[in-house]
Amino acid sequence: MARKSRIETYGSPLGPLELEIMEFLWASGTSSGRDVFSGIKAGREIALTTVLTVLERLANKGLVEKQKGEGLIAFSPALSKEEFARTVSRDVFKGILGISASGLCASFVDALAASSPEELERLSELIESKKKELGSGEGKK
Amino acid sequence: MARKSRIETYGSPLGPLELEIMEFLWASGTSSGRDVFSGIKAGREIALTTVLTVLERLANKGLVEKQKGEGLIAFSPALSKEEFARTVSRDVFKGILGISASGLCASFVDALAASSPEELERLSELIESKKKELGSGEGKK
DNA sequence: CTTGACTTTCTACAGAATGTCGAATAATAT
DNA sequence: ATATTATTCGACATTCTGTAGAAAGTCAAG
Repeated sequence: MARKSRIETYGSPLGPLELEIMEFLWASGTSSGRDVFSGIKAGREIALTTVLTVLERLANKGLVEKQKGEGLIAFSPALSKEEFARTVSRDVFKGILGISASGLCASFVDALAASSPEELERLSELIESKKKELGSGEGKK
Repeated sequence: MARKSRIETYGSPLGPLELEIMEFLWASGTSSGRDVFSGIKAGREIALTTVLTVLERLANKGLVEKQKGEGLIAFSPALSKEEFARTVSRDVFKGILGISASGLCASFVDALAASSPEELERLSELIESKKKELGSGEGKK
C-alpha cells in the first residue's frame, strides 16, 4: 500500500523529463508530439515514444491538454507557467508552514532578494492587497 | 536509471511516516527506537521494526543522528524543525524560482495568509528592511 | 553456562512514480 | 494496396517509502 502520495504533503512535483517537457510547451505553446520530441531531444538519446508517454501522463495529471482535431494531435499546457508555479508552491508552502512557520518568511525574503530583488516590490504590493482582502472579509463574524 | 532524485528539483520531501517520526523527535528530543515506536503508535497497527527501519533511513539521509553509547541506541534530530524547514524551503525556492518568481510570491502570500495571517505584517516589515538594505548596499560598486 | 527477553541489523516484498521503449494498431498518403 | 507516420499499449527498470519477519547480537537471571 505504501505512501499516500507525496501530494498530500508536498504538492505535485514533476520529474526532470516532465518538467523539461512542460518548459518546452510553455515556451512553444501548442505543439505536436513530434515537435516536442524534436525540441526536447538535443543530441541526446531519447525515443519518440518516451516523449509521447510522458506527454500522455502529463495529460492524465491535467497539466497538458490533448486536442485531437484534424491533423496531428496537439498538446498544450493546461496551466500557464505562473499558474503552475503558484499551484505547486501553494501546496509546498502549506506543507512547510505546517512544519514550521517561524523563520520561513525571513528565508523567503532572503531567497527572493538574492534571486529576483525586483520582485520585492511586487511582493509588498501583494501583501498589501492581501491584508485589505482579509480585513474586509472580517466583517462577517 | 530513471529520475535523478526529486531533491535536485524540489527539495527533500519526506513521506508521511518519516515526517511523523521527525515530528516526534522534534517534540521529544533524543529518544530510543522503542520510545519513538511507542510515541508514534497510537492504537494503530505498526510494527516496531517498521519504525526502526524508517529511523535508520532517516539517519542515512542525515536527518537523524544515531548515537550508540552505553545502553540503547539514541536517535535525535540532526536539524531543528526550523533548520529543516529552512533547508527544505531553500531548495524549493530554488526549484520554483527557476520556473516563475511571480507565481512563487503569489502562492507564498496566499499560503501565509491562510495559515498565519498575523505574519503578514511581519513579512511586509521584513521586505521594507530588506529593500533598505539592498538600497544602501548599492553604494559599493 | 544456558535460557530468555530485548535490541539492532538484514533482507525482502509491495505499490507508486518516473524514465524508457518496442510492438501493435490506427491513420494517411502515395 | 502499400509504405509511412501517428498513436496507443504493454512492459520493464529504478528509486522511494511503508511494512515487517528472520537473524544476529546483548545481557541479566538462574
